[in-house]
Amino acid sequence: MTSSAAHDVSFLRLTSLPMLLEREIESMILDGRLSEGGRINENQLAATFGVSRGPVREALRSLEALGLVELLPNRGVFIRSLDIAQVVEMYGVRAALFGYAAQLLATRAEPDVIARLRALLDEMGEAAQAHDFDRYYPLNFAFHDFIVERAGNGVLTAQYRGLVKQLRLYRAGNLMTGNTLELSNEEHARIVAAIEGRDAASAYQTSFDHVERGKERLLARSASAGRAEEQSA
Amino acid sequence: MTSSAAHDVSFLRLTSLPMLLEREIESMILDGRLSEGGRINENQLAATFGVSRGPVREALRSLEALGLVELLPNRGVFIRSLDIAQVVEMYGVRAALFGYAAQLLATRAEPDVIARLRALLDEMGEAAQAHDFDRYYPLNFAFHDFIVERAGNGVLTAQYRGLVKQLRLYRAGNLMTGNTLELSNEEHARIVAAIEGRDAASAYQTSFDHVERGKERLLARSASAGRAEEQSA
DNA sequence: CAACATTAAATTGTTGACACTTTGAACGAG
DNA sequence: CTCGTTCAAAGTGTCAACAATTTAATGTTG
Repeated sequence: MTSSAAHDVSFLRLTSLPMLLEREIESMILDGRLSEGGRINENQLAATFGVSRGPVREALRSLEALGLVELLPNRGVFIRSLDIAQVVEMYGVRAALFGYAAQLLATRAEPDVIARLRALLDEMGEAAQAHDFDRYYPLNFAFHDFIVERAGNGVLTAQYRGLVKQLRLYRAGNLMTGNTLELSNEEHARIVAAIEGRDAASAYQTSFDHVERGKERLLARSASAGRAEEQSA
Repeated sequence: MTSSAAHDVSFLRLTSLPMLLEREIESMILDGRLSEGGRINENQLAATFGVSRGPVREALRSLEALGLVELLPNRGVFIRSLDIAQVVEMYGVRAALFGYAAQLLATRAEPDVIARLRALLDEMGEAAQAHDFDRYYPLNFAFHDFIVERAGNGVLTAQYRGLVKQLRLYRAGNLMTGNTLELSNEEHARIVAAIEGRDAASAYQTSFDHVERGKERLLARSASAGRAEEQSA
């Protein structure tokens, strides 16, 4: 064998067919490329990838544990569909995790972190003023993810991202209307201020509240949508 | 579409061979019945259960996603081994989740919940005074799990329990020494008081701190153990 | 005898076949 | 026409065999 010594590098295969399939199927689900009624057909899936069903089934088991699909014995695999109650619960947990991330970050708050947060804040501000949701959305995502990532807790990052991933299953439009963008970014500003001020308690609270308010907005929209549905029925 | 109706009976098979194997292998891992160097042999496992390797592999994929085993392509499956740094991260996330649970519970705080918490508190008090760790431990577990369960957020409960399950991989003795039990139970008392007083903020803080203090104790023990190891080397 | 190449054994990876269950369409009785 | 039964088609569940890779054991050379 070739080099090793210092850092036993592991040129070893880093991926495998089931892992590859898992990633691919996951993106098919999240991109909505697969939701023909929510059912996933093993044969068909295996055929499109040109592999046998074994590795596909293994990938689906992983996706089940990640909360992206549901496995009903003898019935098949279904893309998990979230009802509003579950989404609300997820938002709560996400609020707690995000709050904790901000709290941790506040105890460090290195200059480059602050700078990056301020930059994102400014960009979001511009997008918000322009009511440009398509520009705001990825910045908003980056802002949250950056705080979590830089909190420096890998377990936290994994849990948070897993939750956000599951949340993507809930397609009801994340559309914020009009000045909601500006309100949202004001909350961001408070978060950054708390982190910059090394105020851990405030960082937690403002961040927690920020996600909770997102939940409220979602609930409000869901309620009115529910009423509309009832009327049309 | 997913069910609704009053009770969509589902006499449908609720379990499957891979799910069964998953549960069984999981308990084998957590009970330490399987750790011959951390390696898991598919053939051997399949033979002991009298099944083929297919279902076993599927079960192992699930366990990987749950964070109980590691899958190295072409190398095999290994029982996940946690280093102290990972455990510390997990404690942090657990603190955040547990704090959130207490916070939620404080906003409800129904009489039967308070009664149950007080009962557990008393029992733990007795066990603590008697320095009876074997009696204290399951009560302590029940106390925490009860708070999480009754917080009424299923996603939170699942995440919390998943984390606690992973934490069991870290065998370094959860032995609390001497009066640590009494100190721990004083913290429990503060938590119950906050919940009973419907003080959500205090419930969060006391609960978060309680788990964090557990982390500190762990770290302290780990540090001294590290020194001992160094000396003996 | 230490380090390297070679080869055999063990283990994982993938497949195609077959058994079992569910689904739904055709059929027949009331 | 509705309800229940029967039967074929489709899909999932499991297996055993084979391919590919890793691991170890053996032999070889400087």
